[in-house]
Amino acid sequence: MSLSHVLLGLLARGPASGWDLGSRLAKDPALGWNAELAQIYPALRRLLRGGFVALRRRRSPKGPPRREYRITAAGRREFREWLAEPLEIPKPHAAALARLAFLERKAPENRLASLTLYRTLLSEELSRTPSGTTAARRRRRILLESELHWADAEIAAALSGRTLSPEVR
Amino acid sequence: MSLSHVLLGLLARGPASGWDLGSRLAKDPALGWNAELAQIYPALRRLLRGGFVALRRRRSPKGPPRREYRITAAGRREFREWLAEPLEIPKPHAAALARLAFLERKAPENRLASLTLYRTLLSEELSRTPSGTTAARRRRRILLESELHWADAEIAAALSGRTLSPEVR
DNA sequence: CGGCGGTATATAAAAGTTCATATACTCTTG
DNA sequence: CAAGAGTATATGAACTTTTATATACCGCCG
Repeated sequence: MSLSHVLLGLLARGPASGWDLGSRLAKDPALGWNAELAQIYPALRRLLRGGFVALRRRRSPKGPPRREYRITAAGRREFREWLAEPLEIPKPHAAALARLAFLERKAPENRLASLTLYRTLLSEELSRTPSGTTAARRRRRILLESELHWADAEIAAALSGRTLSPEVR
Repeated sequence: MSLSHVLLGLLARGPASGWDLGSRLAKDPALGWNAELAQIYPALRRLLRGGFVALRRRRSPKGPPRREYRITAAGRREFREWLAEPLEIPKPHAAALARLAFLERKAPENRLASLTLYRTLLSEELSRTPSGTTAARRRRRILLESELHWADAEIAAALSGRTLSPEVR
């Protein structure tokens, strides 16, 4: 499972609580993995049982006591092994892409509306994405920029088709 | 669940067996969803129980009798409703991206090797991806091209760092 | 004619994910 | 001081996905 390994990778930077890890995953899409807290807590337990992390309880300035996890030597080893596995082109698994695949099934005006909304989301996401200091962040930014160009091109095409048709009629 | 809806979308183009649907999903990454047969068969059963598809058994020229599914009126309705839901920026969920996020954790020579392998995969995938006739296919191609550029830039950076260091030493 | 590869379906078990819900503490604001 | 927002942990139930395994038919090659 990748979630555990991503958690180990983050913990290798320093101790953190489940909450911290959840916020980091949510905040940084360049990490390539998203997970809910309800998934992270059991994952940390498994890592603890496996001896890949160690637990220390600490009082929190806010909220209930924090459970801070630190990576162990075994954890680092496990992470390094996972990291060494070869990269593969990801197979897509996203509702938005599936909907996009059936864009042409929509009436032209809905198609345009969907594209316009998606374009807005892309540009918001892009403005939330600072120019990267790591390869993964640079990758994320470049891809968002390209996708924005693509959306603009599709919108332009949809619009020209639309302004054309009244004349054709 | 999106898998069912993608299956409905494909069935809207004409009747198909589970096997057919599986091959199409595997062949066309622009569909935005990947699934194993072991997932598709139960999904088709659920759709059948829900009355979203109808089943007809037919002899196959090869292998056991085919179970061909056709979409029903209820299925089309369900698909259209799903399609109308707003698009969202996908949250990444891919082992390769997670590994990429920790690229800088690798020794420079491993980093270069990973990038080079990934670059090869990208270029193979790109050559397998024909210029698209649909928005989703065009998107897929554009993104692969951009990612290839990114990989080249990262490789160049890694190389220059590498050729520099012997001189620095 | 025996085995291999491709077509085709299927299921069980295990693992992972999502959704809803619950608890509890602290600080700020009205 | 009550209510709400943010921090923080946790779990059960339902559902989905992955992995492994099994079956069966056909044509082709050696």
